[in-house]
Amino acid sequence: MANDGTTAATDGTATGSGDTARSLELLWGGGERPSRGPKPGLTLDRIVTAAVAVADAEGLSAVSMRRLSTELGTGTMSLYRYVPGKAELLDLMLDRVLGEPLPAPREEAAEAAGTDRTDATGPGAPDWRAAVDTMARSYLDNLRRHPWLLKINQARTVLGPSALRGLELALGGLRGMGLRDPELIGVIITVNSFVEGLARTQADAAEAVRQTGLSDEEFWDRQRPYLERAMLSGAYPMMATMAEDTFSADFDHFEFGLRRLIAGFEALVRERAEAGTTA
Amino acid sequence: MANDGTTAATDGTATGSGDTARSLELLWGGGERPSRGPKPGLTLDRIVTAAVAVADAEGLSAVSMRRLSTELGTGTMSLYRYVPGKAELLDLMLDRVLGEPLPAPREEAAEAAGTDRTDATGPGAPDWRAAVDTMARSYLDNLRRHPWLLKINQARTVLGPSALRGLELALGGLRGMGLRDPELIGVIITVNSFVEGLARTQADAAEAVRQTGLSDEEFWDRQRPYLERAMLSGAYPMMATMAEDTFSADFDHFEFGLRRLIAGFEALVRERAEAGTTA
DNA sequence: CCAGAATGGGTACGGTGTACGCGAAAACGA
DNA sequence: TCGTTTTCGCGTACACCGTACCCATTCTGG
Repeated sequence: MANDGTTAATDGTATGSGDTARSLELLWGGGERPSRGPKPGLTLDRIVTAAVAVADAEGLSAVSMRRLSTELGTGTMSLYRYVPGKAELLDLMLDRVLGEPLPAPREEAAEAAGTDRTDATGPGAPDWRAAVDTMARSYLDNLRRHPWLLKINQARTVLGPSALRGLELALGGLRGMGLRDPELIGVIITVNSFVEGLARTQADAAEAVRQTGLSDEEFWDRQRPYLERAMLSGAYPMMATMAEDTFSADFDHFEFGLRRLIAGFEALVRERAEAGTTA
Repeated sequence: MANDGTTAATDGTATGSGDTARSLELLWGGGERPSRGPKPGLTLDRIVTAAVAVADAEGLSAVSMRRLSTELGTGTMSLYRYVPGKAELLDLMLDRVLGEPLPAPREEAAEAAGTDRTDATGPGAPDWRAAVDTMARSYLDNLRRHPWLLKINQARTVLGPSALRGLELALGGLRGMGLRDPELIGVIITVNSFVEGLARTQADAAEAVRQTGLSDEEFWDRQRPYLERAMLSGAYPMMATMAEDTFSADFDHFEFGLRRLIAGFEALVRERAEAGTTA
């Protein structure tokens, strides 16, 4: 069994209030190079790129300042000429990855959502169901490509350039729903939360397999005696009578949940449309 | 700005395959005390309790073996007589917190979900909408009480005693939906993923506030000039025309998403019921 | 009574982020 | 042209972390 510890940085006054301004400058690239002094031998870009590469290949735990410095062939402390601290570097990694080009949207999603169309924009407009579907799929793809995203505090980069672009894109696809602005944000938050939670579960499982060296089957086998004893104890009557295929990997929980979410939005959109025609 | 680093443990062969058995024993409390040797001065229970207390009060980053040992008045290495490593301690913390008593269910949730009832079990049965509502609320409560839960790898404790009990409880409330077993699991996973993702966003925001020392307003103020410049750039036309109250805190995204989810389930349940009567 | 087992815990090692300070490099003012 | 000033690279040092190893102490079964 393996549960990765998470250890914070200095945690005290190190990441004070003064860093916010610097971090924003880094995010938006506002810094002009000063004319005095020697030319810098590194770029912020190179550092962030290296960090993302290491994280992708070996996980976020492999991303340390010392590791990055050897990767870049410099001294460790040189990195601090470009980044105030590791926390800010993580922010930059996040924005970098959020800015990656999205895969092409899939169009068959619209009809898979089922039932009749009651859009505010008429039949010719781009379908919001496809937009929701694409949004969920591309976010899940991103999280699968970069599982370490799930371990990074996303609170403060919501307003970075890449995140803004993503939000803009998402809102564009949702226009046809005919909902109020805060509700549109609600749609996005709901879908993203769902995808994130699901991806986390999957990433945790993958990490556990990697760290313990046990495959899923081996782990279940190891677990089985305890489970069987628990079932026989009578304390779990509901679970004891579950069908064999209940926990089968054939069932796609992402697909299931996404369909339910879209159906839930559909209900609201129709409700609004009906209220609109009667009023 | 502050992004907490996450640093892994030894990460190599330390958490090998042999620990799984030991961890399961600890989870299910199978160990008999050997009669030889001195009596242990500590309990696994006391260690876990102390760890949870520290995590609740100061965050998971404050939970270190040294800190726990001083908290318990023992030597640091003594802890390793009770727990194979920190990873397993985290597993135990997880199961401990999952086993906490749930708050009383709220009953008004059933009608808030709206529309007509088409249950397979008739009108007298406990309503699954209330069950879903309660499930989501109690999980969110738990995550708010113990935000560090979001940083712990949940993959391997899914089958601990407390988690099993929770699953059993959830399944009981969902019986009336008339869905297949894998679909019931799908409902649970979908709701939990949504809640977890949402809680994570909130917890991240809270942690960012705590670590930077800036309030939300201060942070937004600091951010504003960059945002305004971005809006004026014309690169974000959709966002630029958003209503003032779009990002207001008055809008409850949890409530919104949960209603949508329940409505989505409702659609499936009705669909099945109709297919059942025509067949 | 004492051999054998189990507990408590000190020391030490290799990892982490980063504060501090110094030498070298580059451009500006005189 | 020559200080002067600013910036860059980065070596050293410190406080933390998890935990391997080892030994003295404490207890019990034979």
